[in-house]
Amino acid sequence: MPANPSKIKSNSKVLKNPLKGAAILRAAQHIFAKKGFQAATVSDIAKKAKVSDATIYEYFSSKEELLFSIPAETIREYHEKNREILPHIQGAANKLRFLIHRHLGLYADNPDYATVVMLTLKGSRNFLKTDAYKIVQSSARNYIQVFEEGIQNGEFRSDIKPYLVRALIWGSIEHLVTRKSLLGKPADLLDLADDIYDTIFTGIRSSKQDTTIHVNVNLKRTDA
Amino acid sequence: MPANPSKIKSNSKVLKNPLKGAAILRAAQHIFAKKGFQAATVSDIAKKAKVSDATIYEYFSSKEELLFSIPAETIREYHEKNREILPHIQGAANKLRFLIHRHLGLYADNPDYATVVMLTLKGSRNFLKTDAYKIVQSSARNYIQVFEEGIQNGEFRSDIKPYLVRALIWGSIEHLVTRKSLLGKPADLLDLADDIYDTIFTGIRSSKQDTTIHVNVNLKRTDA
Amino acid sequence: MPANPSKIKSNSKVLKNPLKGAAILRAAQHIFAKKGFQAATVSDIAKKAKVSDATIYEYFSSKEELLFSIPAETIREYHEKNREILPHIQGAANKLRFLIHRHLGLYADNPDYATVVMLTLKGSRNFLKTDAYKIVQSSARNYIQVFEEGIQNGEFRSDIKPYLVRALIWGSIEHLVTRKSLLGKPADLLDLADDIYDTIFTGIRSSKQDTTIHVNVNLKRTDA
Amino acid sequence: MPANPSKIKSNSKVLKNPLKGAAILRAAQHIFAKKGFQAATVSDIAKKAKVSDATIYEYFSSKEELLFSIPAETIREYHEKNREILPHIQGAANKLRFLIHRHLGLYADNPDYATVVMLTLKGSRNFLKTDAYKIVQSSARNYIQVFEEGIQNGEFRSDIKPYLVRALIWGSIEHLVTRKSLLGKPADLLDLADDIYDTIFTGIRSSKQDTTIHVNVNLKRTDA
DNA sequence: AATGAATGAGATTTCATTCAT
DNA sequence: CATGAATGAAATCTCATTCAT
Repeated sequence: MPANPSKIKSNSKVLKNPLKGAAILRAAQHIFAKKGFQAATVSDIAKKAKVSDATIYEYFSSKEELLFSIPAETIREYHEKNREILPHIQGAANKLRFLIHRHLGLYADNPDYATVVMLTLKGSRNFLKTDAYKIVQSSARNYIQVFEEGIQNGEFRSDIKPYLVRALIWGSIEHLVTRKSLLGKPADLLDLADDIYDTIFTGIRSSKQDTTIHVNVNLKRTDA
Repeated sequence: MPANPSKIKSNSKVLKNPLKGAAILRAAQHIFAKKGFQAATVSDIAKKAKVSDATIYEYFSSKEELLFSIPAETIREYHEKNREILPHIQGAANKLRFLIHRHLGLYADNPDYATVVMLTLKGSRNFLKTDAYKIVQSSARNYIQVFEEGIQNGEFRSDIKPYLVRALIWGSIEHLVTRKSLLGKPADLLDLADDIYDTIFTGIRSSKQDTTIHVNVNLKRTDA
Repeated sequence: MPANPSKIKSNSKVLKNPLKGAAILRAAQHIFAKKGFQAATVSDIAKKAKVSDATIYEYFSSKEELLFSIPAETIREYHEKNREILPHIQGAANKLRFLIHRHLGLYADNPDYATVVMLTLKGSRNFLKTDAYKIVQSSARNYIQVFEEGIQNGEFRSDIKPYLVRALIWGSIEHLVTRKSLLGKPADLLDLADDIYDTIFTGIRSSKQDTTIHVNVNLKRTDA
Repeated sequence: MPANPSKIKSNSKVLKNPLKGAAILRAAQHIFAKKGFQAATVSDIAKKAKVSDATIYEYFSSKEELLFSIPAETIREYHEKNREILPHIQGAANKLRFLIHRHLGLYADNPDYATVVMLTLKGSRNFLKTDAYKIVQSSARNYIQVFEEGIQNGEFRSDIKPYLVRALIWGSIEHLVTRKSLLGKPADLLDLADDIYDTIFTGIRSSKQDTTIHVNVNLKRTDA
């Protein structure tokens, strides 16, 4: 994948040496995570990527574009994989659990990425104009679709507010990831995925199902 | 109230003209909200506050200290009022509703403040070293206390995870406020307070209020 | 004596409180010696003198005038005492010894003063326009007069070059005082006065006088 | 020769374009001589050197480093040439005359250099930490060695104090060069070299060279 | 394609100095 | 007389960015 899918003044000569482009992005992610956008210098990144400053401008038209290019690839892969797998998961509740795991896992697995996104990109107005942000939005729609599916098939209560519930999930994930970036706690982010799911699910499941399931489960257990 | 309660290298000559200090802070809040920290210049702020650039440095030792001084007063007042009122509210659920309203209201009522906090301060590592941040932490403890109260008096389920639930609330509020700052939507943030409360409450209230369903759950336990 | 006899834009309201003026000067001398002119701030001096910044400007019209006022009093006293005593000293050689002792003693006794003069004033073009500098020049003439007296009365060789010899003395004294200011060595500057005198005297005394000493030496040698 | 041999935080990227580095140094020497260190601005120097302000910082890490880099090259060449020639000069007296000529000549030939050294560098404490200053110290040792040689081979009296005599020479040279820088007099500095030498030599030469006269004198005195 | 070298463009910050009280 | 408060006026230095090679 090309290094630079960003919107803002994209380089015409996009392809070049994709490996070098990726190396620069990796270096940038690391440096931005460590120092923040302003404190990081293009030279820092160039040194880390073992290229010259000028070379960075062969691949990215500006320092900001370099920043905005960081999530592009990651987000795209993330989103595609979600799109691919979701249809194979049965039930809205299971889909929701999957989404939460994936969402939190994305950050848990890429701490530098998480730090850049939470501490730098989230505060950037220009990022909203980015292609990467469009994918973020698509991704957000997945949640809504799952909620709608759950409501329709009776897994979720009909009176839940999808946008609100998504805000709860999304917000709590970002809250926790931000804490992790800033304070280093908790040690294992991914552990929280089930807690989030459970708490949310308790709040949104429809009463009927709730009962049934539990009854079933209890019975099974009792049998065993 | 003094202009500068911040930690990092506070000016000894704090008081001077508190009104001018406050005017500078107000101007800074406005400018930072509009342009962000980096793009805002000290001159911008000085012009808006109708003082000279140098005067700003009589009140705040650096541009960053000026930034960190913005939440100090607001947060302190907010926290004190919470502390004052909370004891007079009956029941954990009512207290929680109050906290959420206050929390979201803080941002809804001060859009510039909200923007500075969400887009700039949240991403700043140095802000964590600030006195203002200490108050934020105190404030966060209020939530936990309310959850514990609710668990003890049976209003909330005993298996809820206070830190997680707080993350859901806190995270969703910040998520929504950030959206408002960046996208301008929704028109009225405060409307969401009850939605958040209701959704959360549904998820955490104790079964008694829920009767039927939870009976089953209790049975599970009894079986085991 | 008033605090400010300097040329450059002297304050009309000279007298005021001479004690405070002197305190300011003393503080300035100390601070300038410690930090140098540029690094020293008017605030530093004000703090040390226990007055406000503004008060300093009641006594001295500028930071530079304050600097130039430092030597004024000291030099004047020094010069007057020289003028007073010199006539009572017999012989040019004795007078010369006296001048050298006084000259070196001036700095040895006032290390801060020495430091300010050697490290700061000597490099200042504007100092040359100062009244204090005029006294320095007068003082320099003393040397010339002594040499002339010595030449005339046969104590010194008639082919010595007064200006050159003065340069040797003056230069060596300043060289040594500067070293003391910068490197702290030697421990006791005043010890060197006789060495300077002896060495110079050996070079400039007239042959007649020269003899005595050498007789002794020769004899000793012969004996040995 | 590289532009930057100074100690204090030397630029790693030293070489670049040595000619440009030298041009900057030349410009700096000129401007510093004309205006003094503080009054001279980096822009002044950049303009004179026909480079941008920023380019100066590519070659020198700070304005002060630029100042301290001025003597480096000059001093090094001066010292090396001395070291090279001294061994080929017969006798301590001749060597001393050579050193004095060279020493005074160094300043006489480079008026800007002289002014910078005398008015600015001599008062700078930080200059003492410089590599260039180390060479100055080496150079100072040459004098001592010459005196020791002269004492040993009988050219100079055995009771002279090398460090004192050096102070006389060094001090008088700097005194005279400083006067030249500040007052413009005398027209030709180098003329004074022989005067200094003669006067010093008269004071330090051994009596043997003086013999005859002294013998006569001795006899007279003995008679008396 | 890669880069060494050069620079344009400012912004923060510092202080000496002023002046009304 | 003393000073608290305010500010005008710069200057250093930093970097992102460009461009010729």
